[in-house]
Amino acid sequence: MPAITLPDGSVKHFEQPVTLREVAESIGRKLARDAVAGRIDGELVDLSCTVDHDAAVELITANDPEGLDVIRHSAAHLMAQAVKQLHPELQVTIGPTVENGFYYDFAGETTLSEDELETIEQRMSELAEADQPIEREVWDREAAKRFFRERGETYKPEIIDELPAGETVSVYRQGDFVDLCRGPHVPSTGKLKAFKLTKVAGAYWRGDPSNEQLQRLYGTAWPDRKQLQAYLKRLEEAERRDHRRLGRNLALFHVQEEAPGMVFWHPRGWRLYLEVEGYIRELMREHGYQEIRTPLLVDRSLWERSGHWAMFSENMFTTESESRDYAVKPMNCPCHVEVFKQGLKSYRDLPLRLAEFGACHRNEPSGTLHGLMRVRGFTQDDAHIFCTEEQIQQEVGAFIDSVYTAYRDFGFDDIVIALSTRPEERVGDDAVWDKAEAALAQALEGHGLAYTLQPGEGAFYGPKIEFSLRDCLERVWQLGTIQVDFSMPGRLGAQFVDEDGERRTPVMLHRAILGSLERFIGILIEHYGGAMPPWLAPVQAVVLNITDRQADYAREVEQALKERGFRAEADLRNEKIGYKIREHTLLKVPYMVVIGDRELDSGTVAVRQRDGTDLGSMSLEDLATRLHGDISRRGRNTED
RNA sequence: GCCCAUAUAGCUCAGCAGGUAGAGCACUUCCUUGGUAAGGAAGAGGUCACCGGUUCGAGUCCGGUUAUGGGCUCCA
Repeated sequence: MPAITLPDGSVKHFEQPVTLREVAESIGRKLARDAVAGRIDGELVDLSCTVDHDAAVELITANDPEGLDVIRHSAAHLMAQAVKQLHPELQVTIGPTVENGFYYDFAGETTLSEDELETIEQRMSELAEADQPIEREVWDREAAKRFFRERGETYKPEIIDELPAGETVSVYRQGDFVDLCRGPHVPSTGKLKAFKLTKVAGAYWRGDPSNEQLQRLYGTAWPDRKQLQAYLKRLEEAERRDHRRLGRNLALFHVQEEAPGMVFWHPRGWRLYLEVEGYIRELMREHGYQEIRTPLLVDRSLWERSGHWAMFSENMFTTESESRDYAVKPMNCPCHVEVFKQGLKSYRDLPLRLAEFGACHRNEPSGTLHGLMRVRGFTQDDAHIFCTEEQIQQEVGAFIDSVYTAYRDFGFDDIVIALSTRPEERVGDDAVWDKAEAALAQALEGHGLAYTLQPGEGAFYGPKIEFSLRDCLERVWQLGTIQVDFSMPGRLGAQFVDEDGERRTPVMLHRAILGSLERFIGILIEHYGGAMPPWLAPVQAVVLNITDRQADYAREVEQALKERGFRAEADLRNEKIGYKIREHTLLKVPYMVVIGDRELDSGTVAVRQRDGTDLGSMSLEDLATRLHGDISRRGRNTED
């Protein structure tokens, strides 16, 4: 006689044990139709699950986050069923859900190509159309292993073997397809109405490159067609904003075969780069950093002393001269320690903040390169703070301020923070770790910032905070970081003299706000879809004459804007005004300044924005005031 | 680095059952001097990524290399 408590607090009494489906039906027809799974006392289960005791019950539809997950998981099974029907020789392995969709990994000789996705999808649609029931069965472990082995499946028994001893072995059956799975799943394949297969990829069994390579099919699934379409639209939007495409179309940069993973910046792109760098340079100066410059090429011995050679030499570019081995620097910290070591330092010198736009090279695996986002040659907005343990918290606090200032100025308001604490393998006493972790946490809390804790994710040399931001497409990018380092100053022999005249080793804080300038600019380009706010736009205003008669005046206007410090150009070509406007609109120039006879006669300018807004005629001074306003606002929407 | 795919004019792409390459835009020249997203005409432009093989003949088929794309792994 179960009494069932629903999320709204109401209680329903039943004469006998009931399934969740029956509970749903007792509430309403629509819920009975939309429910895909449920919870009994918090545990996620199938709709077919029976309640025989007093319990809290919750019904889940595809529009709940958990329900969407169930849909995607079931879609993965549906795909596996379709693939097994088309290719019985392939073995199934695992098929979980991922952000926005799902995948399933298959093992076997037959190669699945992109062309086949449509066929598989078609088969999935037929199976969904057939509305086969999906039924859960609990099996004996050995029987389950035998069953899969007899079907020629070797991966499933392996998974069963690794299930904890107490764990029940459940399988889900839909028509001819039986898969080992914890569930829950939708009650029948007809619940799957909106899915699409998106790509084929390689993957390793258990993600380990020493294991066999599997074929992975990715798909996406949604509660209804409309949401699927919206998702596909988002993908298109992301493609439209792709920084590689925009980089070419807006003449910002290029990459070519002879320098894989390294960027050729064009005049317009370099203008943008210099603005970003200049902004950070000024911010660092305001925060008491001193900028330095250290060698790109450093003798191997320094990397051996710093420990990088032992750990990361595979990723370092090397060269040789006069019987000496050199490495192109993959990071700046050892060089900064060497600068610190020059001249005896006093506690009065601390904290000492050394900053560098450090040009680094790392020989990343070829398969990982991606436009500006993942490169081999990049520039870090790097700095190292040499300080005492007592100074950590204050320095971290000041750094947090600079991070927020910078991200907001660049137009990002949604910032995500993670604190990573001591890993298993580490250097330094626990007491020191206690102090450092507490300093980081208190700095964050002192700023009233929420953060997620990542226990064990810190570096071996110290805990760290990572700052990520969410762009206009909701994608998260990890950018800034501040890491405490108990190891390197000591390794490289950095010291200072304390109040008692004793030599002590300073703590070093590694920190970057943007990380890699290249990558950050890639993110900026995508965030703004190439339409950079005026303070960053390579060209802020372009002066367009209507006929040759106004050419001289147009040049004067261009010159006047330049003299006021704006990045202006004149386009005096013998083309119609509509044509010029189209071109510069596509180049995303913020302001188009049109000069015709009217403007020439009245000494004004006609201003149009790249979004098509016609601001009408105004004086040059009004235009300058407007530009100044835009530029001082940077990427912020409101004054704050 | 691994798996799958791709590589044709500056860009976007077509070409195909193997017979020596095509469009639009961009570019150059000429005409046009035209008020807010493409005026007209003519012209130039390609060792079809690179190396090798099959073939009488390869952009087209096969193998390799490099790069790129999507994933995987990695990311001090």
